[in-house]
Amino acid sequence: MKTIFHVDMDAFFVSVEEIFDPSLKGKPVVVGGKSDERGVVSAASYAARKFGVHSAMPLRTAHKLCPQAIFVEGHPERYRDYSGRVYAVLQHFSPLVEMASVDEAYVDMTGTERLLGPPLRSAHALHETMKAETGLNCSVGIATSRLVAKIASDQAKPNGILSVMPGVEANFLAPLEVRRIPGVGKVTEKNLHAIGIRRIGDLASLAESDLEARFGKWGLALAGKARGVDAGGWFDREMPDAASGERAEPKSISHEHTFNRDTPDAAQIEATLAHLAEKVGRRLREHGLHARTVQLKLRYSDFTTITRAHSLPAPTQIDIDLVEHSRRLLHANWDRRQAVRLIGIHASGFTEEQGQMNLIDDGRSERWRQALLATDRLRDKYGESAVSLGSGLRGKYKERVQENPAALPGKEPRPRS
DNA sequence: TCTGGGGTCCTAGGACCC
DNA sequence: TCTGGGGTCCTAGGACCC
Repeated sequence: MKTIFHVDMDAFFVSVEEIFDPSLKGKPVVVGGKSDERGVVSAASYAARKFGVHSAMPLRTAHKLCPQAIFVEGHPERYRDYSGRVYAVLQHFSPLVEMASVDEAYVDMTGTERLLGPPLRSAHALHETMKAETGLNCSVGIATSRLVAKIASDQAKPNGILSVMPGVEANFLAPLEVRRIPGVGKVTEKNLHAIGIRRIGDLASLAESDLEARFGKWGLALAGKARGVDAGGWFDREMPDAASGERAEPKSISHEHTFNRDTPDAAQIEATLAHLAEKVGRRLREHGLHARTVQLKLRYSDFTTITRAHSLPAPTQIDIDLVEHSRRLLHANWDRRQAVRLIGIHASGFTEEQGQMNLIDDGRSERWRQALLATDRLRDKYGESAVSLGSGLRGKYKERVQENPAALPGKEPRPRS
């Protein structure tokens, strides 16, 4: 029998912002951007939630619901930093820790009783240590499986601890709404409501075969989750060993941008696309990965969204390849009668080696690769805007240079092609 | 109210191969 | 030409999570 903790930080982004600006404490705070911008709420303080503000809500809506709220930009570096501190605290309690995202983790506490006492006691110690070491509140769910521990921490919020004793899982789950099951979102919830199922207990009382008939494979998985088991599912995995378990390589890398105003301007769209492609290329090189498939994403004013993919003969990690292929996809698929709201580029189908075409093209690709690694280092040093591919963002590039001449290294280290 | 950005996983049809 | 069947790759779209 296992003992699993699910540790979930309370209003994580807001709490981190409060550390940097204590005057925010206790006030309605919205993290995500300005109140009149396009965008959605990343996190809301509990004071703001009282007005009905919640994450994923449009910023403008949040402003209408709570005009006195303080709107702040998000700071991903700060959250990564604090996520690392959270991880360090958790490792004091068990070597088996898996960060499931920036603000939540599973901790396998099986066999720690002799050292740390019974689960509830160690959970209290964890809770206190977390506050002392990071200044942040968390909630802890305790159960014999990840799935139930996760649902328990959700019920424990804010700033609480909830233990589901072995054997009572079904009783704990039965009265909860189906939406509390991880993986059940808006659509599944609606489909379940349509057949009269509102609570997890309703779901558990249905025959598995019935659910399978209605929802296929997903229905079968749901039947299990309703009983607190997740055989073969995401929650069913072993905890990675901290000593051996380095982070898994990503399966895809993407960047996208929503324009502040929808645009019909090809030059602006292309410049943005080039910029996004450079960011993708840079991250590919950071990971030492080469992508075989490039995918373009377009969203029009009416929110209709298309994706168009192309698989390359040889994998690449080079900006010009990404720029060129995504540009081709754009021109082949953009319906110019419609203004563009969002443009994005997505790389996948990773290999660790470069493709054969690159190996035999006379060293040209290798020179490009080396040059790009050099510009990556310059960007590390002088900032993202210091160096840019000639094809994109000319205007913006000049602006930045004028703003901050010190940010520009003597010469743009761009190879001629 | 007008709807971000970064991911993962799944489905489903068609091409192609044996 | 009465037309199986499995496996794999590619593409498009969508649900869901934080």
